[in-house]
Amino acid sequence: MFPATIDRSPDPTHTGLSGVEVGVIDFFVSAVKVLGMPKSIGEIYGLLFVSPQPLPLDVLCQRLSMSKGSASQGLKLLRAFGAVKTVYQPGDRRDHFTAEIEIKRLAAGFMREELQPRLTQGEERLAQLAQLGHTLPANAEGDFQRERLAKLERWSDRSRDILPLLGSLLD
Amino acid sequence: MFPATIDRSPDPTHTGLSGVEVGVIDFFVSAVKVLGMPKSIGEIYGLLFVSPQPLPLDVLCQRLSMSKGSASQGLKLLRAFGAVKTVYQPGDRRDHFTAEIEIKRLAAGFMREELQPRLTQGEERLAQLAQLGHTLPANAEGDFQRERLAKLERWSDRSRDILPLLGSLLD
DNA sequence: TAAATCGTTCATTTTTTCTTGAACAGCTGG
DNA sequence: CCAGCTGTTCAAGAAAAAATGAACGATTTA
Repeated sequence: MFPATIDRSPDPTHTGLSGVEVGVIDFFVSAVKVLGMPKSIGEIYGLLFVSPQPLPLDVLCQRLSMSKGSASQGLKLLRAFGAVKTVYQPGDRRDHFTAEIEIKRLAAGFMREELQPRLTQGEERLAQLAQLGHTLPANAEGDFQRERLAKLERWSDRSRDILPLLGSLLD
Repeated sequence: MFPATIDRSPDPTHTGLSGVEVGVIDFFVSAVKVLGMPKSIGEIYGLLFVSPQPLPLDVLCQRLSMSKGSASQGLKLLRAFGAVKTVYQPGDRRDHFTAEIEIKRLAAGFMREELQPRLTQGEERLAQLAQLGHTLPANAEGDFQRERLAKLERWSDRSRDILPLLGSLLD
């Protein structure tokens, strides 16, 4: 998972990782897994989170022993979430990245990129289902299933209302 | 080769699935994927959700074309969540299952079985990290990292407070 | 009590997801 | 321009997760 060597040196340009760095990365790897994201995302965000300076792509690859492809894709996703910002470094062609640490923004990005699209997709499915519901026979099973479809729509409406409320909880 | 057969018969003992059944199952399969659970869980819950009668294990296997092992494990997990109840059917040796449809209970089960354990694990990791934090050097990088560790703990405390609030939103 | 039924477990296989690395397009400074 | 960086993409490979099905213990019933 991480390189076997744990380098306790404070030098930020070293290739190994200090104990604190490993610990923080480890923490974020578990956290992003809860959210259903790949480990590499947690590794990148974790390292940026403990790093005082913005880091460029190739440094992330070296220090995390990760391929350029993974790091590039991971950063792309993290930027889409607004979890990582690009910082201009004078005299360096490479893009440098820092972690966004306002939890409210992180949550907003996650809701916007992951939750909302799925919710919308679910609503579309339900709309189609409602059509089918009208074709159900007028017997006990038909009535039961129509009632269940109605319940599904109430759940869906409820979720739509709760998401924004969640955001306001994070102030 | 052949598309899955969609049987529009209302007969609840048939082996195929009606259009509405397929739609509802489909809905729940996507829903459980958002929560990071296997498809089989969504299939089982979905079918129980649209079924007026409690269904036994072997009927679930037949109608969902699913192995006995998957169905058994899926039901085990769903029962742990409190998402499925066992119902006694006179004159039938088999256990029969129905879907719990109170969203509040579903959410409570999910929080108890999935979220809380991970939160606790995260808190333990943080506690260990805090130890390491004390060994950091008294320079700029050390100060920065100590501050970040402190921020992580504030996030962790916050989550601990927010989870129960979430439950109360669902009344 | 033997045979049949029921449900669980777990090693194996299958499927899905993630990572890699090489090819490529765009810049940038020389 | 062009030679070398920089970052992206994507097909192929590796790793992780889920499904299968056979073996088993427990329970029933004939």
